[in-house]
Amino acid sequence: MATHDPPAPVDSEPDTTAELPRELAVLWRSQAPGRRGPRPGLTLDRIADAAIALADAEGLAAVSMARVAAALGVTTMALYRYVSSKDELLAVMADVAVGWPPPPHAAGTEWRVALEGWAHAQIAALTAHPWITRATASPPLGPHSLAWLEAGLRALDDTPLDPGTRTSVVGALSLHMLSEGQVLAAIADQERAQERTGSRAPEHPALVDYATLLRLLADADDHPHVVAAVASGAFDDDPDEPYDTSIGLDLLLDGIAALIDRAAAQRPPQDGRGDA
Amino acid sequence: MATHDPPAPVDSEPDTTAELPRELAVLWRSQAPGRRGPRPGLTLDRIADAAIALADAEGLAAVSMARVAAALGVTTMALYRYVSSKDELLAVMADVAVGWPPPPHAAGTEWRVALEGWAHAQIAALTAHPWITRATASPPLGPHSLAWLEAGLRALDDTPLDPGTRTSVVGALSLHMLSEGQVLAAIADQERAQERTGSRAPEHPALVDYATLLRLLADADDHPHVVAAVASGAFDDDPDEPYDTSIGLDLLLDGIAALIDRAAAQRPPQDGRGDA
DNA sequence: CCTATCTGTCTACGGGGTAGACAGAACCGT
DNA sequence: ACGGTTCTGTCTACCCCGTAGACAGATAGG
Repeated sequence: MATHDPPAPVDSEPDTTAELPRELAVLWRSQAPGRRGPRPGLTLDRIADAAIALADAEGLAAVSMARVAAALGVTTMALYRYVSSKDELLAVMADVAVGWPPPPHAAGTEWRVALEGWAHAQIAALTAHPWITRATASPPLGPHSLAWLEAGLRALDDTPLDPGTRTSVVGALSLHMLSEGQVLAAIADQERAQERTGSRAPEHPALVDYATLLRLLADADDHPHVVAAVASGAFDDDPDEPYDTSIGLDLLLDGIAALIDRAAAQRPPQDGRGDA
Repeated sequence: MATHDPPAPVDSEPDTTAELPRELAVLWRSQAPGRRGPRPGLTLDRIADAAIALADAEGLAAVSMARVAAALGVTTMALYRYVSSKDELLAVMADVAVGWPPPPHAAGTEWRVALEGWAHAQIAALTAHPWITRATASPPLGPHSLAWLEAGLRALDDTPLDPGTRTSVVGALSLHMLSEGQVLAAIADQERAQERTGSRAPEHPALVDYATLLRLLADADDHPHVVAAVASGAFDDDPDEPYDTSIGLDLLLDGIAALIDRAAAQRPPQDGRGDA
């Protein structure tokens, strides 16, 4: 399921592992290798894969410790030998499912091309596993997530932005992608529900499309602008087109371009990257 | 809890109510007024208020049908006379908690001022109830949410954008605010957890700050850009400052400005608003 | 070989969402 | 005024979920 090349096996940093909080130690698969008891029958990754398959097929709500364990042919409690809580499993799932970022662009690639590619790759990952955005509440700190952060910062290499601003820019973009993912998750849920209640019966509440509902709810006195927008067809989305994700991203990129222009004007262009 | 003036009582549209799907009928409080049995002891709004209070105090996870019912002095099942499922209660909670948008700016206000005010008001609402972003998965269709949509579209009144683009812009901004709200919710959760495990003991996993963890995890070989960013202090946020929300919003607004400039160049400025 | 250690299992607990049956209150038409 | 209808709140019961704790067996170190 990994999208691209992992940066390194795992154990290249020897001293840090000792001080890692437990939850992160699991995420990074750092364990003392010499052990005593019977050999473990499972792997954290096998568990994560099973859970991911379940979430992909039936949504995150279907992921319970019992069902994941059943899919692996073990007891529910067996999972707790690998994961200390369900939240921890969700964190591992999310990190594994995002996969690795695409390989970096060649040096000298324009920032906008690089950043756009990075964003689209992230959206692709979230499209493949829409539940990711709901799986974890804490800031992403797994190996895959960290690789994405690295890739995002790298895309801004040749810009005149200072490190703090670069971080903010990548953060804002990530946040945006996260909410796009949430929309994708909502759509996936809706499709699943639609499937369950017979293929095309819109008798179920939230399955009617937005435009229809707005036409019912918005009246011209209280919501003239909404009515006008609906009338102009602004809410009628093509059922063929999966979901137009580009608008918000384009706005952000335009904003970043403006930011870069301002920074370039203030700090005259140097040839290389500025240090410290 | 309502922030500002509601647009109208409720029952100004007579015919639509009949065709509303059940879930929305509850959101819009449309019921046949002539009834037969004993007078209801509760109100949907009283239930929503109790649930909101619970969520504000202890987080969305603490909201269970049982606890909400207990807070109101009734049995769990009594709530199901007003709401057909917990999801429906969550939808009502979310809509009530966002409240009404601020009153519209005077006509002729610059779009950026109006939109920025709108956005900040929305962030304020989400700051007051950070769990809102987690409460509902479906697109917002309650009376309050619709009022926010109306207000957002109104802010773009004097721009040369066509209706479809305006809708997209408002959607992108709403989405952005939604993810900001998610960050706020994560912070709130973290603070609650911190409170629970003794005020300032960072023994708990995810409570250590991001910069410290990144310093542990990112090594210079695999993540040079992350290491550089951490070294430059880009991740050290002031513990005093609550959360700097402006960056992403500014980027979006700059992007919108660029979009408007382009539209104005293409369609020369008219004095009034263009119709149809 | 003994013993410490680790694995998977079993049992059990509290809590969650919600279906169904029921008693009583309030209103309707007569 | 009255019987029937309809709606309310309660009670009971069911199944699922996350997880603590005790236990049997496997494994490797001394």
